Amino acid sequence: MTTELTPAAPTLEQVAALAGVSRSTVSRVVNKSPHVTDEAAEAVRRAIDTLGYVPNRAARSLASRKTHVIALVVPESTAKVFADPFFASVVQGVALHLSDTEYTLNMVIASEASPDKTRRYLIGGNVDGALVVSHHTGDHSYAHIGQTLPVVFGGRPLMEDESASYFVDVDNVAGAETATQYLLETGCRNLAIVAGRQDMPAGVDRLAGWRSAVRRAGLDDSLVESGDFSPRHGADAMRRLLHRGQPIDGVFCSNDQMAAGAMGVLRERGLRVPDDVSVVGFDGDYFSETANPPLTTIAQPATGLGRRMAEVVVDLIEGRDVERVTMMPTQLLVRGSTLPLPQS
Amino acid sequence: MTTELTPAAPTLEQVAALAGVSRSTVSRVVNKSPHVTDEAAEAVRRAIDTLGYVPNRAARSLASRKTHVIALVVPESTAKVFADPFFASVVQGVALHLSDTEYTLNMVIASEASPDKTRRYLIGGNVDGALVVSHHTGDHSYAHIGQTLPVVFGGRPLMEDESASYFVDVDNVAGAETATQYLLETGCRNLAIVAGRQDMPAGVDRLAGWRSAVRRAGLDDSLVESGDFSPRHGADAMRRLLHRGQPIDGVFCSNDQMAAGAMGVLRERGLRVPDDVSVVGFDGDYFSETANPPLTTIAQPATGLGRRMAEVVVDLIEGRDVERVTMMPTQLLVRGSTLPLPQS
DNA sequence: ATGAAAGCGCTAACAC
DNA sequence: GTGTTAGCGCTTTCAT
Repeated sequence: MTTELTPAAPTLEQVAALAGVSRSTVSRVVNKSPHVTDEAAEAVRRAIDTLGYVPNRAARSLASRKTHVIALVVPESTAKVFADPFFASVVQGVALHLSDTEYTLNMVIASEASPDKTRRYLIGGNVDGALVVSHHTGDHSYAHIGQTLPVVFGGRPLMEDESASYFVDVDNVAGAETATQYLLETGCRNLAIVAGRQDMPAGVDRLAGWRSAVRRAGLDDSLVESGDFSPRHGADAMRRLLHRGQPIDGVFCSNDQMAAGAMGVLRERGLRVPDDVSVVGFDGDYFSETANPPLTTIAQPATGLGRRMAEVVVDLIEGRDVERVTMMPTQLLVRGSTLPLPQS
Repeated sequence: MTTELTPAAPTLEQVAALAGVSRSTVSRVVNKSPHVTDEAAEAVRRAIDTLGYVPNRAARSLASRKTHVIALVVPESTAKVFADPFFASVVQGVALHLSDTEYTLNMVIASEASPDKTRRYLIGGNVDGALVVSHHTGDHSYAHIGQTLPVVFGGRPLMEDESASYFVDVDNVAGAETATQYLLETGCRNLAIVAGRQDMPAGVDRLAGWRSAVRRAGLDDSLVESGDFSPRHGADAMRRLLHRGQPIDGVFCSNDQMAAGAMGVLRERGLRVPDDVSVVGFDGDYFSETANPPLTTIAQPATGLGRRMAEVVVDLIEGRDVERVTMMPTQLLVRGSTLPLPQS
């Protein structure tokens, strides 16, 4: 039936008629042009109200050559782990900020099979800007569109010419160092790490931070196993770590989900957290709160990251100057998975 | 600077010129009309390829009066708990399905402060259909737009005239019964429930399912406490349950997040799961997998629900006949938080 | 400050 | 089967 459900949305022209002005004037009012007398503006506003007028986006963008649409590009593989609470919070931050602006959020799942489809869609004039969120390896396909369209990455892109792209991130190295440092301060001396994927900046940087802190303390930094950031891989990595037979009294996990998995294994083996082994995670997500015991972790401002990403694209689109890089602060959240700090 | 970054996207007209046909023919090819000779179609396709032509959505929808945009409406309060993995998976399902169609996903955060803004946006001709996802109480504001625009709800809407709206859901009553039944079969006799919000259909139905199974077994159904579906509230409810001083050997929790919280309390009190108390959750999300022990739960096909919602709106938009209600199956996932079934 | 007129890039009758 | 002709609803010079 392809029914004509919409009861003929009122047009700008009807508003103009009712207000007794020309379409141009209505357009000016709608677009907040200062060159309109108060009376005219008032009349138009009343007409808009009584008619329940809503500008037609299609017409508007066709005429203005601006879509007011911002794409949120999610690589398909990331979509599969959409359940990652950190990622979900970033999206939430983006959506929340955009809802305060006149921009609209267009979620795009980028199939890895046909990356060109997405690329063309983006540079085909269908969006004014794009946000790329992914824990994944620097998708080179999106590196170049940054020259054609404002693009902001969530997390430092893993590319040679980093300097060319805009991104917002946290200092993963510093965060991991802080976590490791805390483990050391609470008395741990046999440190291990459940590292993240080494083809992702976050994975690489957090390992580097751990390593730097461990070396600085003059300790062994060979207890390294990594996983793909999922609880299951966290558990597997922990098993491999234990299997080495070396003593371990402190583990830094590159994210909370893996920490949750690792703690499960620890408990299976009869090791108490934190009495036998202390554990610190990274992210500060739901997993860390619900864990048993609650996880000491390096919290990232997830929704803040999303918010900031949205702010940056909008600024870029509107021609404002923006810093290429925004670093957001992390925060050590001390909870039950680590020992108390010794009296000082 | 509002730079003219886009290098003049090629228009349909240019394709027509290069292919040596009229714009109509190009349009026909793009829209897969059967009334085009193979040669013409081929020529057009080549032209499209060499030019890298992408149809302009704005122009297309202005002319065709179809936006090919589907709004995913997320009430602001829900956005705050976006970290709910179940919800995230639903969104993922929607996005995944839509990416296979020519429809685009427009995420809309509906501020509860100005519901009219969202309503107007939706019925203002900016989208072809809407999906409303929320654990929340029947948002009456969206009830009526269903008459103006194809709308599909995720979860049965809590409204008087349910029959009037399209929705996809799982049978929460049956799922809860199954869970409770399983608890009974494994020998539990002192059952309690950590119920969900009673202003949401899922909360009400799951409590009803538990109650029905408990009564059928001739047992006491007074051990009821509820929470808001968050881990924290699950923990609080469990504490209140324990505080009553009555024996409890089996708890059904209305979702996995609350079950995670409840298990934490159980462990705090020195009660072993499942030896002392068995626990069953609902959802089958990440929390249930990572829990310690892994949670026996009623799994919902979260991404499937999203997928189906997307299918339904698209069918509705394109005038196909669709069932008003789609019920998806739930599945009992037996894991470590319950006792083994007795030998039969 | 306001109006008139000319499109934006595409689809949709309608003729051929 | 294909081209021609009008717009879709809005913004935007350009006059006035």
